[in-house]
Amino acid sequence: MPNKPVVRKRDRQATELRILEAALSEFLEHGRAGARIDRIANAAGVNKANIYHYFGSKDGLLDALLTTQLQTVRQARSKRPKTFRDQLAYFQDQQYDDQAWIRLVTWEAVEYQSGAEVTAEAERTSAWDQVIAGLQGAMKAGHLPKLDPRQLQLTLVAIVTFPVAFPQFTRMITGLEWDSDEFQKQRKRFLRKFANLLSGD
Amino acid sequence: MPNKPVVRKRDRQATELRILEAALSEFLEHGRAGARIDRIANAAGVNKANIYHYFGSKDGLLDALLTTQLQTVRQARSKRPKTFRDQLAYFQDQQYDDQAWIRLVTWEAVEYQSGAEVTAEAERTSAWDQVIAGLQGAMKAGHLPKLDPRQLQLTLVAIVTFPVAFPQFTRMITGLEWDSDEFQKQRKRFLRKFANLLSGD
DNA sequence: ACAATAACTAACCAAATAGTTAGTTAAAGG
DNA sequence: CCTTTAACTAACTATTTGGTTAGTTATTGT
Repeated sequence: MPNKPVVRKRDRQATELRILEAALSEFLEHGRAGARIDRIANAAGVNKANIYHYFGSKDGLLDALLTTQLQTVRQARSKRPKTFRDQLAYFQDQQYDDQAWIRLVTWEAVEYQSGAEVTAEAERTSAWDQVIAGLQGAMKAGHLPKLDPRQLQLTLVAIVTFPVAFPQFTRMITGLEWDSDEFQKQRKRFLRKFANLLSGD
Repeated sequence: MPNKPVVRKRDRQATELRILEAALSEFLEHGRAGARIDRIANAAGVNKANIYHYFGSKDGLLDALLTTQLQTVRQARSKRPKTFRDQLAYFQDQQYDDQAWIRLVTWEAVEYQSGAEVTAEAERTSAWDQVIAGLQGAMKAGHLPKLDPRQLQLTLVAIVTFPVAFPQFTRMITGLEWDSDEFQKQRKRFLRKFANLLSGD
């Protein structure tokens, strides 16, 4: 039997939100090319034309999605610890909340034509600049060996992001799924030692 | 005017090769969902039905492509230096040749359903096991601090792969394109220092 | 109450796309 | 030669898909 359509109050904000939620899991799973507007409309319980009414096009929807997700991530990041030593461990814990974002930027890496700017690149760049300034401070204060701070930051992001972004490598190299308790435990221990080595401890 | 079809000798091997070459750049650029068989056929100068004749389906073609690429990579890797100290630098140099493979595994990371085995996972896993055994040897010989060798290997791969796999992060964090001479120079310097720090030098 | 606005919908369309079919023709073996 | 094999092709199909249209109905401001 056909499922009865849910009767709902007309409310643009609420509808947009439902669309964005559905779009998140669709784009997360299938990427830009693989995502299907019909599926999103169904999952959100919304007529497809409504999606075009609000977001204009598939790309428009993806763009809106990335923008809102970026805001979410930005908020979460505002609680980032200031000292270097805590950062690796913190990021490792944060991973789980970040998995959606990590997947989105992986799609971004692979679907944007090479060299093209990504969504909100300017803002994101200046956010990184701030983080790097923090690192530089720690170096001057002697809490950290003197290395090119940008290269170091790129390396830190690589270390925490990679196991989530490339789950197949995590599995092939460690024999564990990245989201298993065992892997998380091992990874945290390792990163603690690793950070100590770097700080020359 | 319509371009004249190239007259060619009938030769299955050569044709398959042309198809695989075209498929490589198509899948590299668009991934599984975004790749178009028609485009591949055109680029290879081959009738589409031929592709189905040889490879059965789009997925069959992708699978054949991954298998041959894996062989290529395996050959290149056989020249990997044995000592840890040279490995980071070596991989960094190797990057350029590896960029196709890195992009393919990025697509793999994002297009395979979570937890599903990837192409040739068993063989790839045992290849990693060998690399890890090498690391363990270096640790026992005291050339390297004692860390979980699998976690360390995952970290090393992360460090060299990430800047290529996520060019937008490389750009936002360092201000440089990953394939620029300037970035490569900076990265090599950084990695040398970084490796020294780890080796407790 | 009533007009204006816009949230919402069913049905539709043109283009694109993976895959097929029915055959043609070059090569290889005897 | 001549028969068999298989490399190769043009044309076709069924389906999927992003996007549109023409209209209906709930809501809101006056």
